Amino acid sequence: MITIGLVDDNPTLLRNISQNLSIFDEVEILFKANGGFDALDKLNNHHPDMLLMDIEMPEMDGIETTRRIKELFPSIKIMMLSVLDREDKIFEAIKAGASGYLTKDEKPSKIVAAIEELMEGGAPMSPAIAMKTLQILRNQEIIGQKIESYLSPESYNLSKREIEILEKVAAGLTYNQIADQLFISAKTARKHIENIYQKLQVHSKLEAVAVAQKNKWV
Amino acid sequence: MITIGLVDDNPTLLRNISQNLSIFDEVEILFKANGGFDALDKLNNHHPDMLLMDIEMPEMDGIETTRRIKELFPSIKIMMLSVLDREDKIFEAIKAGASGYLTKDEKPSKIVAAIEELMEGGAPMSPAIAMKTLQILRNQEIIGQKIESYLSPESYNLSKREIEILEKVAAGLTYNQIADQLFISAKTARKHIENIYQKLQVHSKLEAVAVAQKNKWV
DNA sequence: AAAACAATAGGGCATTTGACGTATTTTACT
DNA sequence: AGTAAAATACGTCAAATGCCCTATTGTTTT
Repeated sequence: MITIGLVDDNPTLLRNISQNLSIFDEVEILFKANGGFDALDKLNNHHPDMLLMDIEMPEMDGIETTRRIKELFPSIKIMMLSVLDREDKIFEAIKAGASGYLTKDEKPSKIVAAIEELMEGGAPMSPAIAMKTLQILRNQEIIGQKIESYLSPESYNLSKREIEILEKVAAGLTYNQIADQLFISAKTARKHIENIYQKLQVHSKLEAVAVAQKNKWV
Repeated sequence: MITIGLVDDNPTLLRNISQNLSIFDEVEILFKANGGFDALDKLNNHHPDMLLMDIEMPEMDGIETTRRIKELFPSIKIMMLSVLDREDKIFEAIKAGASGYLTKDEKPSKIVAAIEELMEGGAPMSPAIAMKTLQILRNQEIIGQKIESYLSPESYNLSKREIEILEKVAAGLTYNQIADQLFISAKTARKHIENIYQKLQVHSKLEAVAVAQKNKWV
């Protein structure tokens, strides 16, 4: 028997989900919370195995609620429910500590199956969500690439100060702004940048920054 | 009816899976390939909707096979099968273009369900695999910062041409070089860039490129 | 001690860039 | 058919940039 807490700002949906799940004896609903603050409050007296959490909530949304709950009760698993499937929300939810992510239109039997999968250490996701997750991963080719292929600033014989200057350049600062921030004269800043160009074999700020970025110095 | 190609180096497992799936009429096995090279060969004559691909294969492994097949036939969906669930393999598989990832001990009915989910645009994964995927994502916090703020060039009201120009700027080209490449006058290129600055609320090439990069337009 | 390098600072000059105009032609949409 | 938006082009000016040069001071290496 898996004990569950429901968190949603919409009383109607709350009752709805509750009813849908009540016919399954694999799960028991411990409490229904009206929004994030109520959830945090209810968790002082109840200790469910997991939570079904709506993402879109006023005041404190599901992501923030998840973050706080995970901090206080790390062992409670959280499954996000959402009508939307915005990419950034998915990622945010994962970062906040959610272990599952379903769209609200899933059939009750599916939801129960997902609940069980989650309690067994899985990460149930609606098909569309799972795909989005993969897409996010696929876009992060950086991770998969070899760090070996990156060159260190030292391999270009850049001095400490020059690296510092280059960072400012990459931040989009002008000579004068760099000079101000590093307490040197604009002429000196320019000189440094000239030397950097020499070492990197480039001829403009843009190209210098491009080299820095390619090698992941910034 | 979903048509399938099986790719495995082990003839016994090949027959096994084939038999397990044959009792379902949702799927039809078009061919069985003995390893990656055989799969590439068979794809010249058969065109299945998707492939079930073993990861661990001698000569050419499932990842490399997937990469090559995806290059030649991007529309064919590929589900990886593996006895292992090594994190790096998962990521490699995703990067290579796999859309699903199952462990071999799944029940035939689960496999068929996964096949259907995959053809409907989902990304079926065994629970443990899904969890690993989330973990990988969760570890890439760098990405997190960027993902939350993705905006489309259109949301800045950038026109097609302006996006094109911005790409050239990001490539480090000067006004004159951009003008040459796009067969317009340098004056026009400058005007476009001026307009881009307005729309992006920036005041230099460097800043403009920074915005473009933050939003992953380049 | 000498040599090499890093960091600092400046002079001068040609080019590029950014910001402000105006104006014509094409394209798109109603 | 008429209007709005986009793409095209030009002019001007001040500021920023890229590139040449020299020079002083301190640190490190040989």
